[in-house]
Amino acid sequence: MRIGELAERAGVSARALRYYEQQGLLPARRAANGYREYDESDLRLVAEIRSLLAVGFTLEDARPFVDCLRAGHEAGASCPESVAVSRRKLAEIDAEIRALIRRRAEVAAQLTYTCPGCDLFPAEADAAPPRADTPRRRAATGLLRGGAKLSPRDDRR
Amino acid sequence: MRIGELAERAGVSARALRYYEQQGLLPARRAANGYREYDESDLRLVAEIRSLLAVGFTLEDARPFVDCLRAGHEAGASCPESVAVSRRKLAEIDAEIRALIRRRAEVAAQLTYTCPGCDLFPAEADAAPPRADTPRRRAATGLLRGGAKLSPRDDRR
DNA sequence: CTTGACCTTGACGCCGGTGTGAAGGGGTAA
DNA sequence: TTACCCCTTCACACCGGCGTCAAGGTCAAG
Repeated sequence: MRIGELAERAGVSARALRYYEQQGLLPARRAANGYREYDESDLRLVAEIRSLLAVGFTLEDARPFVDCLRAGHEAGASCPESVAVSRRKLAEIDAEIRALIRRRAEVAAQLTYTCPGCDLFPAEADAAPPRADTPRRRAATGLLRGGAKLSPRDDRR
Repeated sequence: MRIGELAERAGVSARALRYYEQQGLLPARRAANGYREYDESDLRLVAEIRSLLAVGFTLEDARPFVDCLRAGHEAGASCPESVAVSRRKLAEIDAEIRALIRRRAEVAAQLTYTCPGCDLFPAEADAAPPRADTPRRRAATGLLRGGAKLSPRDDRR
């Protein structure tokens, strides 16, 4: 199939596909007239890329997964390089979450300090019921237990 | 004082100060030779900007705080516009945290699925002691209680 | 006078993942 | 042939907060 069809079936723009090729993630065969030619396996590759992008991976992060698939593995994540990237991303995400939690606390503190009467939680009624230790909350709570260590380095600055 | 001194005292680059001025956040008087002239109150403004940037505010977000200070208020956060921005940022931060938690779960799930024996928490030993309900963890737990509602809209895409 | 530290404005670079447009060739149906 | 859609490559635009040159003006010390 040509780029337009792949783009539509994969739900991405043709521009994006050309960009993936330019980054070496999605090499395309060429027809005699210069048109790119793709097959079903390419659709799979694009799906892999998109799902990784959706969880915050960069294209560079996605590279080992794509290579893994092209090497014949069933899952893009089943190669050691992919696992390494996943672990690194996990640590990055943890660091981001901890940074955001700190920031949230700072903003909230400043808000309550300079505006003591302010209703800090205008959406309280819409939020989840106040029952404690719901699975979702457990997930958030447990988050800080593992993953990246609580290093003293700060982000942004 | 001139821009170099303010930059050093505030711990920012002169380039940053010119940028703030260009954005209308830090108007400067001019000496006869065209040099920018600042005083102590400007140092305060820069400090306000930096502390807001440090918690994830944009310069646009910082504007009402700076205006508030220039209007003579003691705290940049004590004006209604500032409070509105703070609340909005709080909601944004909550949304980002929830998105990151979802992503973390997805990455972790995919990792355990394709690599069941993988040690998911290589840094467990370095992390905080496993004693439950430490203040820090409490803060993280309480995070999802208030703030932005659990709206169905997703980020990214 | 020269040197050198400081100042000015203007403008391009960066990062990532595209969107968008230009300018043109290919292939097919009416 | 015309019309029309799909394809090609090239290249600028975007977002935010600056970094970093370029080319030059200002001012005090030696």
